[in-house]
Amino acid sequence: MTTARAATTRRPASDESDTRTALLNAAARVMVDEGYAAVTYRALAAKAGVTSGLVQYYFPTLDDLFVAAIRRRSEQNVERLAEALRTKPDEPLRVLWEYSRDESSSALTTEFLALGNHRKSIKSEIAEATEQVRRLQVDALQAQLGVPEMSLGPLPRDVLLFVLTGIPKLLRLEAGVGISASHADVVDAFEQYLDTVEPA
Amino acid sequence: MTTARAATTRRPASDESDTRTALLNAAARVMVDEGYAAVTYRALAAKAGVTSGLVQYYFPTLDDLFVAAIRRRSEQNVERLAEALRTKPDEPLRVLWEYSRDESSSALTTEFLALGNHRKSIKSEIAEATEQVRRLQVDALQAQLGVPEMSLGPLPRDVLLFVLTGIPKLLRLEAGVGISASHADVVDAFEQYLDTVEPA
DNA sequence: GTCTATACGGCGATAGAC
DNA sequence: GTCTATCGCCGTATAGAC
Repeated sequence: MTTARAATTRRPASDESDTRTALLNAAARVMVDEGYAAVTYRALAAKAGVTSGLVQYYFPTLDDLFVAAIRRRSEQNVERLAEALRTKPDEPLRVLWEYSRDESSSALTTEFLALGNHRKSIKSEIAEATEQVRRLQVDALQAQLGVPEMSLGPLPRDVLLFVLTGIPKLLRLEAGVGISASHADVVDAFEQYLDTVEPA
Repeated sequence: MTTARAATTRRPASDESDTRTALLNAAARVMVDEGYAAVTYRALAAKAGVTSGLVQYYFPTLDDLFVAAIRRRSEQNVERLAEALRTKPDEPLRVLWEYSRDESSSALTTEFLALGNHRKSIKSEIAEATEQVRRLQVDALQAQLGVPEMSLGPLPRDVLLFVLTGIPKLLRLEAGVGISASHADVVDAFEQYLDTVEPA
């Protein structure tokens, strides 16, 4: 994990260091497997085969590491959503529903939310990431000019968006603590609704 | 915080010790203010004016403390919901909505959820508490025999229950990281729906 | 049953050596 | 850019006073 390179291929910034990327990967894996509390300098160093001092060189505090992890994940999510919307421009509701089901399936999001609850830098990083995704989603719905108000009952568009992307998050939160009652019914009901409003 | 008492008023079990109660109160306050990671034996001992060893006497591990805190809070919540349902037996949907808005307003729930994500004893305690509340809620809706299927659009009753109690949780999760976009619209839409289906 | 004292290894963070 | 040493916290186990 040395950085010695020929001058022509030298990486410009520490943002692209292989060590740094490996550490962020290790952090994500530890968070999913054991929770954010298990993310320690020593644990990441062991997983990446470096010393804990080096981890601290890249991420002076653990908050710095968490913020970097959130930012990287957010960039990946935005790209994935934008790609899905590009692929199926005629059924944005279904794309939003499925994106939320999928994005939600990762335990990472819950860990980040928990982290953000009392740590200012992480809180604002999450807020920014969420708003970026929501802007994409709102734009996608506004592009569907044919339907000024989509209904699950008569709901304003932003409320429908909130429900359609939020319900999967709830399902995951509950599933995370071992609750599954009504989940299949909820998924069925919403997918039936999507079949009605966006028949493929 | 001594336990010397006349024999006639002596508390039967450590569950009702004043020290224990004070420690659970301190733990709840610390969790809301600084997050569960700030709950330490030493911090609780300082807040309650005892030694950290005594905190460990009542709660041998921190998980024991968290489980006790969840159980106590769950008992309070169940009682509050049952009372509200008793008071307004003719509008269970509105009671559920308002209970969820309120229960959700506390940051405690989020902390517990985060804690449960990777700790088995806490996970099952949350699952049990959630299921207890949901049983109460399902019973309340089934008692409303007049409306076999309530609609926000045509949704099965358990799906409506899930949405109506889940949306407030989402609102709180987002508010916790500083996001408020669409929130007022969401609340308005659901309260309009309640006015329609349960006119007071 | 209630409470105190002490000891252990692991932690985040800092300062500074190479 | 990489790594070590050190500091004051932490959870928790244990032994024993009252």
